[in-house]
Amino acid sequence: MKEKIEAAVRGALARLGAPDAAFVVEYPPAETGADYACNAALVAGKQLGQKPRDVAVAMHAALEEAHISGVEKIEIAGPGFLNIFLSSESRATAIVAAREEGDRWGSNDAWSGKTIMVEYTDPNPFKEFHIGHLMSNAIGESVARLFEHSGADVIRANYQGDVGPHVAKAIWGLLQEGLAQSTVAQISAAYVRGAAAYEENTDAKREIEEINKKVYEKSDEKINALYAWGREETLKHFEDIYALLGTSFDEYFFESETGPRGLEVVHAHPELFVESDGAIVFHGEEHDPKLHTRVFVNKQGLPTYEAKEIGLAQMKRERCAFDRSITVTALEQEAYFNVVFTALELIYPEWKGVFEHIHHGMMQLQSGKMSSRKGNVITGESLIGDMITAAKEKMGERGVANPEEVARQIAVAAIKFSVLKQGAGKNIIFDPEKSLSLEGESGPYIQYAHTRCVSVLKRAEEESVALSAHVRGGIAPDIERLLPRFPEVVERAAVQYEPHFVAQYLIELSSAFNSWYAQERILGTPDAADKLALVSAVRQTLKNGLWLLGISAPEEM
RNA sequence: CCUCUCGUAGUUCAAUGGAUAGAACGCAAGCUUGCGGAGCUUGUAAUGUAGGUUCGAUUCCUACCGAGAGGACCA
Repeated sequence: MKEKIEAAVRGALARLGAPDAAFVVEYPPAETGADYACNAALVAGKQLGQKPRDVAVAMHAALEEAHISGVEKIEIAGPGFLNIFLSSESRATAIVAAREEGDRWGSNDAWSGKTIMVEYTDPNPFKEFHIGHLMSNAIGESVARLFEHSGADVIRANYQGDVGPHVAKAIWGLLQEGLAQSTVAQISAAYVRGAAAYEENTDAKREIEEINKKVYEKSDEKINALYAWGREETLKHFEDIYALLGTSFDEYFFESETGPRGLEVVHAHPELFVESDGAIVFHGEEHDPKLHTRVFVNKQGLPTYEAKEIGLAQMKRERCAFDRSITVTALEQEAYFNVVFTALELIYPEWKGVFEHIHHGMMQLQSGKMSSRKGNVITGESLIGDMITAAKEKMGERGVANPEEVARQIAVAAIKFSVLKQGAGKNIIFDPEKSLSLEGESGPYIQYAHTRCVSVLKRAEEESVALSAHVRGGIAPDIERLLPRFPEVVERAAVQYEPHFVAQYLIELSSAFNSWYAQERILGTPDAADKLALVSAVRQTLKNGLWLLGISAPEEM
């Protein structure tokens, strides 16, 4: 529809003598009641040296004459906007489409034929799964689904740091305590102790560096055993969390594998990676003044995160065929990725543009920054646990069929939505108190609207009230205007890697539905069949939209 | 000191260079003879400062003020 209008506007502009005016077809303010708006007259007015309002009048006449099918009328508004109103029949096509296309409703072909690897979550064994990982998971999973709904084949990848100083610190802590078999919580506590000792105590620092080297070399049996056990234990724990969140990865990569690969590549390119103060570095600023020097191999000859990333890129390429690889991590790593990807493209010029990085903001507490040393880190599982408790309390004794499962779905919805409703890349101020609230602009609000739809439709079925097959529009204009936008919103979100466009849309749709629902009786009215068709379309749109956010749509809650 | 990101109601977020800057939370006042009140209706209140570009700036440019992140052996 949007394309059709754009084509007609282009035609009208050509006739008026401004064929290359850069206009847009957009959504007008809700109060106008229009479906689309176009600013062409304002843009062309400048080129033609005429008043925008006069150009609008001329365009209006030209467009009326062109007879765009599905358009009922066009109005001139404000400084010269053309407000375009669709006919009721045209709006109703979305109602039919939502029902016919079912779970495919809203899909598009923006990434058709492409294979995209999305790497996200990326927690580190021996450390806690904290809420930053929840952010990465929520965004990564949603982006992956947006790609899938846009025709791409998606490979979900997870890159876990199973070697490096953090592991050595945890093992040092475990050795101090003599803990051979401990819980996941004790392992991460051991990491915190090790991290503190590393800072404060030079002997401990030396010991930890020794352990780090031994882990890489696998030269000490006692450490090997402790390492193998701790690694497996934490990875198992992570799998439980992935299941809870609804993520299932296709490929796993580990730093213990990428490290050696990265070392090889770095050593094979002495023209890029040079010795400096005992380490091997890459002088980023020599290639771009915005970049800086980073260490790829440290004094001990061990690969750093940088060299590992090069190894990771190589392994991804070997294992999978893809057109694009997108890594979702925190904002603080942006400068690091810029340097590493520059080095990567110098080594493999043919990979230019293949590797991309999306950064999400930092999760901050109202009281300040979270830090494991300060002990004010909120772990992913404790947050999920608290949310589940809150959800159960809210559910009360409603007699929901599977309360445990539904409470989990509500909890995950609340957490993911709070991350996805705002633009990626912005920091999130996390208020533990407020986040437990399930009211207002939230995931559960949308789920609730969905359950209402399901509930009405169920009731209709019991009473044998059929849905209209041939839908008449004009029942609920506010809702009918929103429905046709869904595919366009999805495509925009998929192209820009911005799940929040979908989230904002769902809020708008749920809100329009709730308003209508509150003042309109559905069953037992003359046009119940048409209303039910509309409800069914809303239900499908909410369900698909929630799916795109990685959130499930329970039938009751 | 340098680089990047960001400053919108009391708070947390929206707004492809466009129309009267839109929500939620909070606060105030209402809504059950109805298919789910996790809801609905009404009210309250905002673009850091100073310039510039533009028919039009929250959006683009410059300076300043303020916040966050990064800047060599962590990830």
